[in-house]
Amino acid sequence: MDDSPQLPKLDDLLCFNVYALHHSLGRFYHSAFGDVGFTYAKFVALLALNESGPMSLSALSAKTGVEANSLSPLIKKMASFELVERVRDPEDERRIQLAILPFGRTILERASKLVEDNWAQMGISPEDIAAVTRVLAKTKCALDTTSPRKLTIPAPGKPED
Amino acid sequence: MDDSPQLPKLDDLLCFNVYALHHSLGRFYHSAFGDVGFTYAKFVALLALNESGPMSLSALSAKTGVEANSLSPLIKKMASFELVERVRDPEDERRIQLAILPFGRTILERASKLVEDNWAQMGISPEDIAAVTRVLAKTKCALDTTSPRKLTIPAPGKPED
DNA sequence: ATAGATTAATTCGTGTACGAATCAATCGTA
DNA sequence: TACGATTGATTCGTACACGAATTAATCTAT
Repeated sequence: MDDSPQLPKLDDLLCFNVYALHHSLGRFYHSAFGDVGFTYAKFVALLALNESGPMSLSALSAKTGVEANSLSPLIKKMASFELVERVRDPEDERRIQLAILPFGRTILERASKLVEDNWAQMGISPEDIAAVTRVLAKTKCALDTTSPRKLTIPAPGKPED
Repeated sequence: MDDSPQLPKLDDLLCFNVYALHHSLGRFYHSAFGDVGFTYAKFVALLALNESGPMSLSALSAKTGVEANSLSPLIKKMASFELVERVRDPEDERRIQLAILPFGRTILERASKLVEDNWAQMGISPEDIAAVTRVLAKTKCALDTTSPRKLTIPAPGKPED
């Protein structure tokens, strides 16, 4: 009898390829940035702040796709390194306003240059990158607006529901 | 004067789109699997073991792209749930042999069905998925065979090197 | 036969990620 | 004016990820 014919091949799964590439990117950027305590997550936060100007922590969360409770400690650490400035909004004291600092911009520019140089050698065409980026963004939107069905499992030894 | 014209736009970066999609996938699969203590990482491990048959932990690491030191505690936990079996290879006692167990195959089949059903509603065409998957795999290979240049930073207040 | 090199897995420490809960501030309604 | 609802940020606990170090087993060269 067939060996679970309906199960997909790992390498054919979009999710798995994103998952595996994300890990490779993590290792790659840790290798590039790790010696100076910099990370890709910090890079993304700086890029977003530099691109769009000062914004609240929740606006940065929306722009980067990272939950606010992950950004809060990350931004605190970045502030302690003088990469960014974080101040309470006097008009609404619930809100933290964030802005990139000159040192942060220096680090961002150096990191961006390094990333650009490294990627120039990868041999991935701009057309491929643009096409893939579009599908990834579309997929993310679809995911973010869908509530998945939940996995249920039978307890070992019990009849399945 | 221009505002850092050479810096890329966040949304145009392949890396950022992979990063952001990976997080959305994490939330999506946690929502689908989290109530029963299952995760996407476990799903990937089961899929790999089911697809390729019994293998060593380092072979599973190579197949999934996850470092062995992450797999070791993960597989131990999966073994404690009777999803997989882990035994020392009598021919080489450095090596752990892994195999999926019947309960693991049950969970895998249910999870795969659920994932397939959920994804059917995403509206991403099989052609798009195939094309994107190819570029992501190619990018991963390029990354894994490249040593990046390292970021260096000037200390605050010191002249740049 | 032995010792050094290499391999496979494990543990430790650290980083990022998120669901849930909590707290303070603001808003809207009665 | 007061109270409940909502919002924004923070903390906590847990999961996964990886570099480095460690341990045990195997291999290779002398």
